[in-house]
Amino acid sequence: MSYRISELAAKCGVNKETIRYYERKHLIQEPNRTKAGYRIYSDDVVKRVRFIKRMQDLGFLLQEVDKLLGVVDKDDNRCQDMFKFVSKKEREVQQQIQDLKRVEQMLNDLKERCPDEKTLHECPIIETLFDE
Amino acid sequence: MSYRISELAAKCGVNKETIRYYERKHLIQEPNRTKAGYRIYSDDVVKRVRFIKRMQDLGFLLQEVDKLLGVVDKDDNRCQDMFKFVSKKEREVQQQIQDLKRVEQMLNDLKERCPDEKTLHECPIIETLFDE
DNA sequence: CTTGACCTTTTACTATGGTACAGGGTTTAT
DNA sequence: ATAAACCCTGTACCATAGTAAAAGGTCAAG
Repeated sequence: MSYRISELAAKCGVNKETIRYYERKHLIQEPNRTKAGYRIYSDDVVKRVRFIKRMQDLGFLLQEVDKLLGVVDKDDNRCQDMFKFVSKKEREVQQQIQDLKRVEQMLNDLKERCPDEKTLHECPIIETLFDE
Repeated sequence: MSYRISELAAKCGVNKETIRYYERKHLIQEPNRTKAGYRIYSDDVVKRVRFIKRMQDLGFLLQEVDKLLGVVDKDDNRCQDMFKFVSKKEREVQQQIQDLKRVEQMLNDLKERCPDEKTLHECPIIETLFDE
């Protein structure tokens, strides 16, 4: 099957401007064109764009997704130092998880301080955080 | 003690442009000025800016930090729906923790696939993610 | 054969969170 | 008294990740 840009965008749940944006950023290759210059895409590109979105939703920057796509594209350049890249990202993710657990605890405490389940005008937790 | 903008910035570990940026965004009040128009700050503002940075580092947007500061400022408007706000943020944080745990697992698997602890040219994990 | 829906490029704009610079004024130290 | 170091405002710029609009080309249906 082959698709025009709007069909591709719809199949991937993104805006068609986003497709062109990914092309500009070299996350997807320049597609073939019809005689009139219309972009045409294959199912491979559907998979690729969905992968980009999925990785991005999981907290990867587009430049990081690009690095991962190096494996898919079997590109020597982007595969360079993959172990280092993955290790660094892993440490960041572990730190983030720790931070978020603290935040979760804080938010839970905060909720319990809301007397009427609506507003909250003073809170020793925020005040403690505020006063160091 | 009172501080000029550079001293405040240094005490809080931020750029002085960041202080002016926070002022523009109403995260800190317009400060008093010297006769010459220089901003002067109290220790309260040191605490406030440090709080902003700390919350931000934990993953809060400045607009979310502003909401939390409503409690510190005892501001009826920003304290409105605090329970709802905190609950929503808590759910987001819980979801993020789940996502990040998946990513951590993925990255760990990925590392183990790097044959020489340097590069990685093919990987069933990425391929599985890529193929849905 | 015209209308509407689609496509093209280029450029500008959005939000978030800053940073930098230009062109001034002030304060401090020598 | 003059230079360095600081301050001011305003504007422009950076990255990230898009979104929108302008001005035009293409294509299918009625």
